[in-house]
Amino acid sequence: MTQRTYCGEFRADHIGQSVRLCGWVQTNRDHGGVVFLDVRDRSGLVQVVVHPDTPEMHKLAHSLRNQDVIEVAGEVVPRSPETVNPKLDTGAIEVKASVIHVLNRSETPPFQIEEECDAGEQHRLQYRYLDLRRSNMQSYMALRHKVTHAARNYLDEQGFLEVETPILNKSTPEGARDYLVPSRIYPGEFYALPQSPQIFKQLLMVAGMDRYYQIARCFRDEDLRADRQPEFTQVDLEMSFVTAEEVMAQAEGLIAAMFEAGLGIRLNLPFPRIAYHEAIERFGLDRPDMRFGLEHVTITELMKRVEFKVFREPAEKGGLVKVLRVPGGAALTRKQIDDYTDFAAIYGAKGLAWIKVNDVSDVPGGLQSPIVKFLPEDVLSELLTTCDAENGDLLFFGAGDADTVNDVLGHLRVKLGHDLDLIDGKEHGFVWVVDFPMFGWNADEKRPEALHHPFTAPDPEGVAMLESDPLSVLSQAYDLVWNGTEIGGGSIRIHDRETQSRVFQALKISEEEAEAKFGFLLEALKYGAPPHGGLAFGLDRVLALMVDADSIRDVIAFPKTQKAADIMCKAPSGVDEAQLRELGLRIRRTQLQ
RNA sequence: GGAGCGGUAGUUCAGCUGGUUAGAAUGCCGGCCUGUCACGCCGGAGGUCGCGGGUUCGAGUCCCGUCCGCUCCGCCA
Repeated sequence: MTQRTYCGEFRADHIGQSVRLCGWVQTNRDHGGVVFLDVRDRSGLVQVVVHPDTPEMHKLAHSLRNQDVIEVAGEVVPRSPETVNPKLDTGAIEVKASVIHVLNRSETPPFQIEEECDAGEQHRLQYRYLDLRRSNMQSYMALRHKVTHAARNYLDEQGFLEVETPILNKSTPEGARDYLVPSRIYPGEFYALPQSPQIFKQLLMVAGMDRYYQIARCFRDEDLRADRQPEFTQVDLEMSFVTAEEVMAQAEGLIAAMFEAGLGIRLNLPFPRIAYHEAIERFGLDRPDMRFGLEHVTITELMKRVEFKVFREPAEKGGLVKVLRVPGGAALTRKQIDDYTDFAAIYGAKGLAWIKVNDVSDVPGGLQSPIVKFLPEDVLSELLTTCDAENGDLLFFGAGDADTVNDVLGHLRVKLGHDLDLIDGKEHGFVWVVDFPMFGWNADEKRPEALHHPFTAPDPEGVAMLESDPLSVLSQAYDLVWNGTEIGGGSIRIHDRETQSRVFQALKISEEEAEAKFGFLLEALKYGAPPHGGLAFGLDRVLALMVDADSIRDVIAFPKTQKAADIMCKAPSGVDEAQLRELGLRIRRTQLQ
């Protein structure tokens, strides 16, 4: 029998060959006896023409329906140019069928299986196997394969070993909520699914593996977002005897290899670096989108001179006052400004003060704003100079505690960047954010908490202040940000027991608690742990951004819904009483209301 | 835990301020057509308006509750 040929592989030099192809019927046009079938397999679409050689064959061809599975043997023929529609991917070649076998009939699919998806998310997920049959989903899965394959190749060439780490782990209720798995052999005890292979990859460094990587599945039982699934995949790596610079360089090579394979793009290396405090000051967020300006201007000092309480109080009481200058923003309508005010409220802003700059040379007459009357002329003039205001600009103000102001104006900046179309789609805004603080302040529990994780090494220059002023200590952590999205992060780790103890102390984690949670890691650090560090990329996010998908669901074969359910399999689900008994578990029905 | 949007034919949606028999497109079924490709033409079937309650002479439409999907805040070391 003729060798099987894939639909998308047909080329002009196949003309005259006999072929066999298998695929799904996409459309069936019976044009008065000649039946035209569009047949699709994973590689593409081809038109099969069935001439009415025998009544039986015509009847069979005529009966074929959407998504029936067929095998066709026939001859590749050219199509007359005037019948070729260049907009369709059925191409200039068709197969003249001599034999058709029906391998399987299909019921009418619940939605159209086409490149452009008109089905709702719910139906796509319920019939995911049909959704995945669509050509763009096929291409997403192919991209995922290509990119992970490139990552493996690159890391293999660089001398990394892929080592698998356990899925059933010890629960460490630090960080995200764990997914728990009850133990049958130890009733009442639980395993936890890994939030990341963090501790194991550090142990692999202690074990002398030197260079480790893993395409690792991670699990976090937290609420979902478009870019957050309960299980997701990291490209995870760790290296011994390295500096942060060396890890970042290796990560850049990896990302470049993934981009070359996935998109055919050569990235310019190295990526720029920005310090965390600078990112916050200029952009308000620790994941700045560097593709456009709209930078923040801090005016805290200036606002100490005004009576206007809304600005003066934060300025004097340790808060922050910032302004975001929007070129041409004076053209915004009152309605649009109100919408931005609502947007700001999402992030905790109590209001959004603004000034329209109609004429910079006329202060205050050339300024249009509800707050101008509260600000003295000299302050207004200095304000306009400080932020380089020009005619037609709009100034948005944020005043309050620093975190809220940065968050509000940070997100507002990103939204304005999109709304005003300031982003050049061709540019790739990669940037490393470095010099993170070791700790943030947990106001609820009144203690410092790790900004990255508690194994992150402090910057050598600040290590002496771990006890005296922990919040001022910087860490050796680094995040890679692409177009305003964090796609990866890592750090140099602590490799000596003493520093680790001091960090735990700073975090107010007691010796006993540390011992109970991470005792095995602390123990391992005693036995000649090499200096080491690493990083992990969020593979799903990288892929989603590569294909400009709205959600990482599109690059995951079988994702969960926002309520962490699989509506196809109907998971999660109840289990037999017998299963529960075996595990020593009883469900408290009163808790399920 | 909170905010918002959505749920009407197999599917994607329309249905204004409550008012007679709930529409369109597409898909599906039947017929016609010898080169179609968003084929075309003719005909047909197809709806517990997510679910429960309330207001009303009357509810797809208003109110309350609830379930499901999506987006966001909190959360995600």
